[in-house]
Amino acid sequence: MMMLPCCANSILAYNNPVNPTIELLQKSSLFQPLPTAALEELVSLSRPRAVEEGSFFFMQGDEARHMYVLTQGQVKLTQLSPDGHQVVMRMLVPGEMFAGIAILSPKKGYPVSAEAMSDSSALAWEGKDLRAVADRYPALSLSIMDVMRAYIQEMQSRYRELATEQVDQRVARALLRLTMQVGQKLAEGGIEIVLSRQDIAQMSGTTIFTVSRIFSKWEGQGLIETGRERVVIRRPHSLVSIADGLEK
Amino acid sequence: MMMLPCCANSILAYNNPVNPTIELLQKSSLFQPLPTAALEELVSLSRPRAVEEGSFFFMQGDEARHMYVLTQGQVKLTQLSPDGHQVVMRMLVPGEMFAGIAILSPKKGYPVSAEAMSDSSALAWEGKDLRAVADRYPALSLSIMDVMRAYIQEMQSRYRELATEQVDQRVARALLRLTMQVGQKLAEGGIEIVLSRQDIAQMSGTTIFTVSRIFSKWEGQGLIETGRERVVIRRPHSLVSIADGLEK
DNA sequence: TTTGTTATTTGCGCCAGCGCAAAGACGGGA
DNA sequence: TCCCGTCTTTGCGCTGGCGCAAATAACAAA
Repeated sequence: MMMLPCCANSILAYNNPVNPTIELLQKSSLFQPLPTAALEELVSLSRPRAVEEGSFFFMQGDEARHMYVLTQGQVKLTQLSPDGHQVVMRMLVPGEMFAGIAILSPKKGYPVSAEAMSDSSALAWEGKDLRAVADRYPALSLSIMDVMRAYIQEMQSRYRELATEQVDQRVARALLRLTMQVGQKLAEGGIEIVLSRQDIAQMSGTTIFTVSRIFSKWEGQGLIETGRERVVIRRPHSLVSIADGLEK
Repeated sequence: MMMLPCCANSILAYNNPVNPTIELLQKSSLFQPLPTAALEELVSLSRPRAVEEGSFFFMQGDEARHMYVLTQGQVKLTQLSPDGHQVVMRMLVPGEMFAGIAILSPKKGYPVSAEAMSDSSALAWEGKDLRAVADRYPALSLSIMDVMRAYIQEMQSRYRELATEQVDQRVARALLRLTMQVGQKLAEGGIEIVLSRQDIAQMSGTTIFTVSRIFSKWEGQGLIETGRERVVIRRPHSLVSIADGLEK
């Protein structure tokens, strides 16, 4: 009890390297509605974890012991089917929560793997600590539920799109989502997305070949520029109208 | 404050028609971990709502004011895209929660519509009442999160399947899921599912025509029997091996 | 610079599954 | 019992997009 505020305060007072973390958490929509006391307690209960590019925070099937909030880098959540097919469920950027499932019983394994796309850091919490905080600050549960809600809605939309739309539309949508999530504004204009064709295919339910062909077409039309593991969106507006099925 | 236990007790004491409802809630995995006091309070805060076949508990886009637990009948959650394509997200049977999103701000609309497939009844709660109970009984939040978790996992799997598997597999999986969810054991053996080809197509990301062709094939092999808005599963085991891609 | 590795493109062939249309089956209501 | 609307089946033609294979490009390490 005594340790927690003390530790959190010292972090605030001495402005040590963990301090930016608190700011990040405060900005993160996940913790935004929480009172400062709860936030400090959460920070004190967290353990930082660094994972280098290509390694995993956890693998699909592992016991779901920890919840994370990404503080640095970029993470990809993927699911692998028994027959070896992989799909990308989500890309994460700093401030986002993942593995929220860990607040529940760890009996269930993680349903996805979390791979670092670049050297990444995250804060990790144990399920029991989260439950303890949530007991006293119901807003924490509500926040986590809101993250889950948003994710459910995204998955429902993606499911519907996959079920009813053409490949061009789905690829356009994937690019637009990625623009929001992991897009980098370039000085010379345009938005850069650093991902392989493979990843984009696995996000839109198609193959690397089809993505490549579509990109070639769009590049010819000046819609995008392409490079190795890289796309630059030049005319997002045109992508929107493709996504909406207005043109092709 | 006084009203609540009183009202709940009277329900228990007089054994009026609402009583079986409490039993249903207790059995429902949603409320199972809650203390009896919380359960009674929840019952007292709930309002029953009946919806006849073909009508809707709510439509996609409506303000998400209520959470429901189905007490009778069968409900279909669907999502409609701007261009008029519909997909079926889920079938619900008594004891299941839906629209859990309502515990959060009602600003967001429901992302799906909830249509009664047969005359149905449900208990409804207002978001603010749920939040009030959840403040005092954190287990309620955890329960709702667990329902959301299960749903997320189902959607992730279905997404992966849709992205990577053949139509036969997906239809087999849809039938197996439906067997669990809404299947009725028949006296003469077999499990009956009462749904149109259309519904099954919209659950497996294909067309009514393809479902019809697949059903004809399987009926020829003695796997299933078909009828108007009806399928009887004769050899679930064979469906499993089709779903797993072992045979076709 | 060279060499090896990995990512990407593109031609080519093919087929799973879509979509239409017409016919047939079923069931409810009068 | 008949009629009508809805659901289902099936033949037919077609094409979107898959999958292979080979060529090419981009990067990394030595």
